[in-house]
Amino acid sequence: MGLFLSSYENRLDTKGRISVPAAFRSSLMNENFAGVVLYRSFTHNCIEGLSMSRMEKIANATDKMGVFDNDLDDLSALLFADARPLLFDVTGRIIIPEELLKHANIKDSALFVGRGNSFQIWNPDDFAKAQQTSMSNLRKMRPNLKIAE
Amino acid sequence: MGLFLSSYENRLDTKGRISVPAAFRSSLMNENFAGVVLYRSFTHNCIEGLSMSRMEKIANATDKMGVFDNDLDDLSALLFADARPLLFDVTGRIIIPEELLKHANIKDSALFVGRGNSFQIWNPDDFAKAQQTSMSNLRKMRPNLKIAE
DNA sequence: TACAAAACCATAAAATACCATAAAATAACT
DNA sequence: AGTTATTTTATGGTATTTTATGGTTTTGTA
Repeated sequence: MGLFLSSYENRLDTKGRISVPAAFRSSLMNENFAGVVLYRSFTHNCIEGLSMSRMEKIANATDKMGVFDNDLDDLSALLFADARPLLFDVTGRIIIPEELLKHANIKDSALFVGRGNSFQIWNPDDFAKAQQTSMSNLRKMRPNLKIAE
Repeated sequence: MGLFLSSYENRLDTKGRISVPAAFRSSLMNENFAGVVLYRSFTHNCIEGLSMSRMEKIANATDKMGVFDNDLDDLSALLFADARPLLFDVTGRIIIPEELLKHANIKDSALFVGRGNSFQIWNPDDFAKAQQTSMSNLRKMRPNLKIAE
């Protein structure tokens, strides 16, 4: 599965359509579903994005744990109810639902931000601010980030 | 098997008919059975919904666990006794039986809520409340809960 | 015949497919 | 390397299809 790397800013047209960056599309394409799954981030004012196949993995994982795990039950209640499957049109565009745009404060332009196995969609200005905050937090905390095996 | 994602609010007409969202229908359709299986949720005031093929999988699973697992036996007894198979009409509508509507407190409008491999049908107002509860549960109990991996 | 259930028909709104073009990126060729 | 040709990508506008919903007719049946 290809990674989501780098950032791309694209514009919304009058009908709300926006091109998903070509570099991301190739990681999202799938024999069953040519599109993307979006949901409102639980922690930031942005939109989370991932592939359908990753969503299926999550569904099957929750299936196994299932009825006996209340936390998981709450989480999947939120996640699956909010997750929107969005198909690409022929040129690779999607229409981001109104609610998600509102949550991320996106109007005429959006920033697709790579996050490895997933990505986020931000209001470009908001992202710049959030980046600054993260950076200064990191400096303060003298991080000793480890890369897991 | 397609996942049930996102939420769709539809209205009941004067004859009690309601459209199953098209996005859900495609996951429910099956060469043997063009419809859905509904039963009253054991844990919430809502209706549980799934495909016939998933119902068959549950039947096979209980078969294997079988005779020595009393809890499972009770559970599946309830499930199969309560489950109602409902065929779509030509436009994809069903009529939800009175008892199920009553259990979910549904009157003129119902919310179809994706749950991954299954879905639920809620009174829209009740669902909003339940969502808030889930969210505050999660924030309190598991601030670090991970979605995947 | 009366009644309920199912099949059938109609339509406005929403979603999606289709077509076209300019800008950007990549490849090909001096 | 620099210039030109080709492809890909982002973006814009229009046409077609699908969907949700309402109503009417037919069928089965009590």
